[in-house]
Amino acid sequence: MSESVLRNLRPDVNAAQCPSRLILEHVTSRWGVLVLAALLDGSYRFSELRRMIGGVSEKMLAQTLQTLERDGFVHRDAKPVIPPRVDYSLTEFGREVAQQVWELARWTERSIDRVEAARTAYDEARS
Amino acid sequence: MSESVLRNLRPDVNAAQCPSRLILEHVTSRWGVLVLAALLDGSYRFSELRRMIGGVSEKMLAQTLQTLERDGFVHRDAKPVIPPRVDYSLTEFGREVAQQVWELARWTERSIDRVEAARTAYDEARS
DNA sequence: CAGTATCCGTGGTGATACTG
DNA sequence: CAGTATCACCACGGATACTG
Repeated sequence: MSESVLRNLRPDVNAAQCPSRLILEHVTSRWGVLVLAALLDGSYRFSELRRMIGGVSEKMLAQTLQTLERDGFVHRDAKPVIPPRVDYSLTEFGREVAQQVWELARWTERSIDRVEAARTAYDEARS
Repeated sequence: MSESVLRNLRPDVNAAQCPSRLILEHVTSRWGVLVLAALLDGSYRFSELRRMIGGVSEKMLAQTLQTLERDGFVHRDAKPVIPPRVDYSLTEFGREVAQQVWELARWTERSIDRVEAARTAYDEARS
């Protein structure tokens, strides 16, 4: 690991000096992971995403989508029809992160048992 | 993407039913990423980590290390000497996540320019 | 339908002080 | 040195109501 990268990830410095940390927070955020994962499947409407993910408030879904769109990961296609129809999809760029995040998510999935065993051992060691 | 995994990642259900989401939050947490990254280099003492990472409060470093230790990612070696000496390192298991997280961090590093360009475009489009 | 606006509670976070 | 304990803050997230 290079020193410089760790330094660049340091959250103590302000946002302008720590851009990668911010991006990381966006894509690994509570709902960011789920939105990216969902969009790996294809294009979805706002309400579809809301149903797919489940548990997201409208506010947080909108906020998450906006952040990801602004970072260039998500493409927003608003059709000028009534009632409004908006489709979200991954940009090519976004697909790269989504896959990475997805790999990480799958790794954790596979590791649940090992982690839980570790936790049990840890907890028992101090009781 | 399988539906089941997305469901398993859903944060609306409680912790017991959504274990992978919790693990993900631990390793991608604000300081978790940095601790894992730092430990990819080798073994370090508490104060060394504190200096390396920079900006962490003692409390948060301790808390992060404990969480990662409990999950089985970090090994804590407390030597019974005075003054106390504690060394932290990655477990083999922890090295796996650390590398994944590290890859993601490096990806964001490489993508800073693209993201910032996207942001500029986004911001200009609505002003 | 696809959001925005607003209010409000909670817990994550940090500063400080203290201990073995 | 390597933490723990305590307190205080405020930003994040959720619920609700409203709009184009």
